[in-house]
Amino acid sequence: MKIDVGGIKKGRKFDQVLDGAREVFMRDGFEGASVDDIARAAGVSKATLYSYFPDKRLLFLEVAKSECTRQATAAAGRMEMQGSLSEALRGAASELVRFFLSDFGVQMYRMCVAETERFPEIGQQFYESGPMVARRILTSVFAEAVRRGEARIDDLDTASDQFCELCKSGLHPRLVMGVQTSFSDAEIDHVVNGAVEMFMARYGV
Amino acid sequence: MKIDVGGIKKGRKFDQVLDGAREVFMRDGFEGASVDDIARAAGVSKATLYSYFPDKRLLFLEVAKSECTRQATAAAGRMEMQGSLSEALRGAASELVRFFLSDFGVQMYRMCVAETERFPEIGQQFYESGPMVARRILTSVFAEAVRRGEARIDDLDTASDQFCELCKSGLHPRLVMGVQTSFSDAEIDHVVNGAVEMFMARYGV
DNA sequence: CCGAAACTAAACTGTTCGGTCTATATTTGC
DNA sequence: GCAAATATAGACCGAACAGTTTAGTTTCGG
Repeated sequence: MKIDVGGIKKGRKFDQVLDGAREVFMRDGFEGASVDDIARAAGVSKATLYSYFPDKRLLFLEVAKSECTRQATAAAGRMEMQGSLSEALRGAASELVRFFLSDFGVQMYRMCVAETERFPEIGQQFYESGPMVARRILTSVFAEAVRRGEARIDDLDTASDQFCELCKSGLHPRLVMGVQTSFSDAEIDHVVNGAVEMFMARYGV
Repeated sequence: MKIDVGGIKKGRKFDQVLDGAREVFMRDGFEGASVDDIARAAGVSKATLYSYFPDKRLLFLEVAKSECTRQATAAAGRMEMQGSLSEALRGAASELVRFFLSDFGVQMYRMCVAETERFPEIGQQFYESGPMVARRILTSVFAEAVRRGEARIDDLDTASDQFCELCKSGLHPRLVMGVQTSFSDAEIDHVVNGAVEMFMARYGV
């Protein structure tokens, strides 16, 4: 039995299990995914799966955690923080909107919203590795802008919550409610522009 | 067999069934609710229930529809549309925030988000009888304000989407992700103020 | 090349649940 | 007061599914 760097027991098929689980959970959600399906998708027997994870819930939590941090750090890396405030805002808004409308973003959101009641850790973990990461990045951008005299912001946390929410406006609700399923670049730009203009009108100097 | 005004077949226990279904669906969600539970809560036999509704899905849809329109018209009735723009906005924001954070609002939202993929009508119906109603009310308020020269708004729909989203900022995500489960009046007022100020900064004259 | 650890397929258990059916009882209209 | 409509309890069916067990096979370090 090998021990990986993180101290978690691993056999040869550990990553296969995680990959298969991700595929099926992301496709079918938590309740919709059957353990047999996951084992099949992973190319692994059910017994092997259960040798790694004590139950379905924990497996799901592991998938959600690894995937969220992966996505969050990738998105964070794409954000540029140099340039004027409004340029930085444009970039951030564009990144945020596209994330909210991405397959991953909406699927994960769906699962968290659905399962948080019966399974509170999942929502809290998502919040921590998603919205909270965005908030930290945005507040630091805002703080810098304030320092340079480009903006006047009394409450940085509120400002970044507002900015995130503005990046959802219209499109995200329509997507999660199944009213609209695909979005043109023009629609996305419209939301991005709206968010930046509104933010600058309120907090810009 | 009586025929009610809407043309739907009714027996004596129709309303009981709907009430029981509402109670259980709102408590346990769609997947979580069992038909046996609903029949028990309704004080009705399963056979009777199935004589009114062909399956669980349709029963759920009926409950969602009736309840959404009930709530939407109630909330709409509480909104005052006279007074200055910022007064009207305050009232609307307060109503919206409280709805987003209400038991009904969050439970319904959860169910719709969770079930929209496997069951698209539910999300579309919720959107139509919830967000869409709010949008119609807000656009008419905004149009009036523009007419009176209190605001300059090029795109009324976008503006009302933005306003709705601002009313969720911070609190709603934290609630649906289980990070925070109750909110003080101060927190609510803070969001209401933030939304109104931001909106006025962007669109006020 | 041996033996322990890892893995496998598949049967099995126990439970939950949506939906049907039957045989009986109550209500209602006429 | 009688027949048709409506309701009842609860047994029943079949499917799905989480998780376990078993009995045998593969892999690999030493």
